[in-house]
Amino acid sequence: MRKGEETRNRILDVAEAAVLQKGFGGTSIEELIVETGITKSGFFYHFKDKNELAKALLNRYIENDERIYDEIFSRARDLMDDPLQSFLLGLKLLSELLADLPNGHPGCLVATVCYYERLFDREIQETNKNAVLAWRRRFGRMFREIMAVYTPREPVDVDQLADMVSSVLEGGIVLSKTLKEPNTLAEQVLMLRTFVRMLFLPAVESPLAAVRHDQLHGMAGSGQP
Amino acid sequence: MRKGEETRNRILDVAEAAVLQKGFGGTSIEELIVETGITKSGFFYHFKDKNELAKALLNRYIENDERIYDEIFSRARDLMDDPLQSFLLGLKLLSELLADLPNGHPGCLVATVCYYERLFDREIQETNKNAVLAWRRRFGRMFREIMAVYTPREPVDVDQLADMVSSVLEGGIVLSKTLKEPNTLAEQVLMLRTFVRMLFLPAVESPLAAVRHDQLHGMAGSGQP
DNA sequence: TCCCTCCTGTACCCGCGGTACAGTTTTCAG
DNA sequence: CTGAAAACTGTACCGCGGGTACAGGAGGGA
Repeated sequence: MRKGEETRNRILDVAEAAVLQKGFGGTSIEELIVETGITKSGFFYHFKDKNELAKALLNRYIENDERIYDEIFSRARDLMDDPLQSFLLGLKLLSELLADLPNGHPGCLVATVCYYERLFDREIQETNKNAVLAWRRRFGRMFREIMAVYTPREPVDVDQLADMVSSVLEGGIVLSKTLKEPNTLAEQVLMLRTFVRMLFLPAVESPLAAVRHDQLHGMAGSGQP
Repeated sequence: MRKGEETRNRILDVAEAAVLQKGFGGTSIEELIVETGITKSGFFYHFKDKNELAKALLNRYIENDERIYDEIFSRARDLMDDPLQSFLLGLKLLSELLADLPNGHPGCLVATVCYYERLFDREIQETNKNAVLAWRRRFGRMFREIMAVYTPREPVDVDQLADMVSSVLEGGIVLSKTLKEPNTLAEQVLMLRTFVRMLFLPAVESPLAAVRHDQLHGMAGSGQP
């Protein structure tokens, strides 16, 4: 019972790394069992086919992803009471986390599935769609809190603004992976941060705003020591 | 000679659509020859293996991609003399073009290759990397022209700003495809436009700026009739 | 006429996904 | 300690798809 879970997770670990590098079609079950140190029969004991492996992989990935966002933004919420400052800090923390990944971001399974859609069943595509919608709700909620306090400089749709966060992350991953420049993703997140800050913070004029600006600029610079 | 080129292009057309839907690993040569109405031998006459197909596919895709950007932004350049206004118009034209795609954006081959890297040779990965660098140079050049006239409200790195365009496009495609919402990609491009406008245009105060604001807002709404 | 391009047809190899099923070891509850 | 369920191993087999090898044929231009 306990042992089974552990083996299953080991398979998922190996499979996730392989799938993010080579896609689902490019990952053979053969190589998974070799690297996991299990037999073919053992593999099919845990997953009845590749589709079920994909399902488990995606669900685990999404859960983990959500957990990370929960942690980062709740930590930011604890440190800053203002919703805008808290969100900006969250983006800063996120960019630092991404910059600290030793080999860069390994890739997003949601994107992998997106570019593989036709080979999986409706359920997986639905799961994937829901993951993106969850991002939209998550960041949308944050932007609504911000907008309860701040008026955006330009009229923007909250959902579209929330999607912008997901876009920059997904796109930044693609750029970072393709260029093999781990920093690019972190920089893009900071660029997004600049966007959000500009959108909600008034033109730098008041002493308070000036202080805030220096403070944030200083933080942004401390990303890559 | 002429006939061979035509068949080759037909194969590439079929292959591109299939690969964007199912990835390289998920696309069988069998289905390509069936849909193209050619035999297996015929296929291997044109491409000695799948890697060479991928190479041809990617090169063709990138050329076409570059051509589209050339057209859009040179058209915008003809209509507007100011580099900023020209760039903003270009983004508007791009978002309209994307919104008019009947089934939404089919996907970007650069991203497909990025999520499939390990299965191709160095050359393809290099080509892919160069495509992203070309985007960086293209948009970087535009932003440099803009910065020769306008001072950004916040200090930004030109390359990172240029990458932001690529990020939002790549990320927007992933979101759009996953959600099966064709509009999402176009909206993200307009969101990026808002970012660029805010970054370079002074706070709305002058009558000119006010007019411009209304005008742009009206245009943004006309995207999906 | 001859050669070159552009294919078709046939036959075959192998790796991989997947099935089937019998047997073995490990784990843990009673 | 025992027994049953869980967690595997081993073996054998199927079909599909990528890829190779090669022989040959249609059509067109020099």
